[in-house]
Amino acid sequence: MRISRGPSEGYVRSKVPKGFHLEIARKIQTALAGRVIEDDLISIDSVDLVTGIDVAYINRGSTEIGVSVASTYSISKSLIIEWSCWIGPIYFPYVPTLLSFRELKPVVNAYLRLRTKSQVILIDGHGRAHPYRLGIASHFGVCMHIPTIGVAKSLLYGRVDRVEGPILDISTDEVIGWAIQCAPSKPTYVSVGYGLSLRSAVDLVKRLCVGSQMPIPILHSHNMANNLKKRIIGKLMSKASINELDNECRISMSNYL
DNA sequence: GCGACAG
DNA sequence: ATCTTGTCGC
Repeated sequence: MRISRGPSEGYVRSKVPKGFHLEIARKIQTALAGRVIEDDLISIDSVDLVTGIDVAYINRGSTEIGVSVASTYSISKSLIIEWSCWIGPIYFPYVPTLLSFRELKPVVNAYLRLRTKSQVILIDGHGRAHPYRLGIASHFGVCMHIPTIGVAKSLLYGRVDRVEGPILDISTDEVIGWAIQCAPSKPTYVSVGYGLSLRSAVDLVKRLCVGSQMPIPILHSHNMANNLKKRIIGKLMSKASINELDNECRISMSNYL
């Protein structure tokens, strides 16, 4: 049994940058959450191409660099058919419940560089399993109008009573996601991002988790992001050099088309 | 009162 | 998530 209530507003306020208006951010999240569709916009059985996106970070004093990768997996071919990357500066800190404000830009940029568009996007993080019902997966889905699923390794908000079972809202008992176990002793938390039912989301993620905590598309993006990161570490990070690194990564991803 | 807390 | 030494297991 595991319980999480999410961070207090006081804690969140203390972490947010000066000049950032939390009350406005909450209004945006609430408004966008109201536009989330939880029905199947596509038939889950017809899905073949699934994209997974992940972001790695490089920290050096005051400068922070984001390395994002999007990988598209073909279920019928059992292969990653394409991947893309983006490298750029990150300005917003990690604040629980506000992950979108930090990661949405790198996630979207990596996605937009894919040549072949897929039918479903898997994003590391939650979807509806969020105190304001708008985790990064839902934020991405509502903005891009593409079916998305949130896949996380730990809980941000909600209650889970069984190893495999529903993620319930602490106060309303509403089902906001589902916990599954694809890897021994390692939970995988699935929640609707946009344009899919929870049932379909869970089915698809289960199909893509081959004995690992995370599904293949996200796993591949995670590995690629870390590989790129290793090649970058050691180099300087001025404004111009960051842009150069981004151009280099664009070239390397083009070589795989 | 203290601590919880996606990546 | 990232940083980071030694340690355990295949």
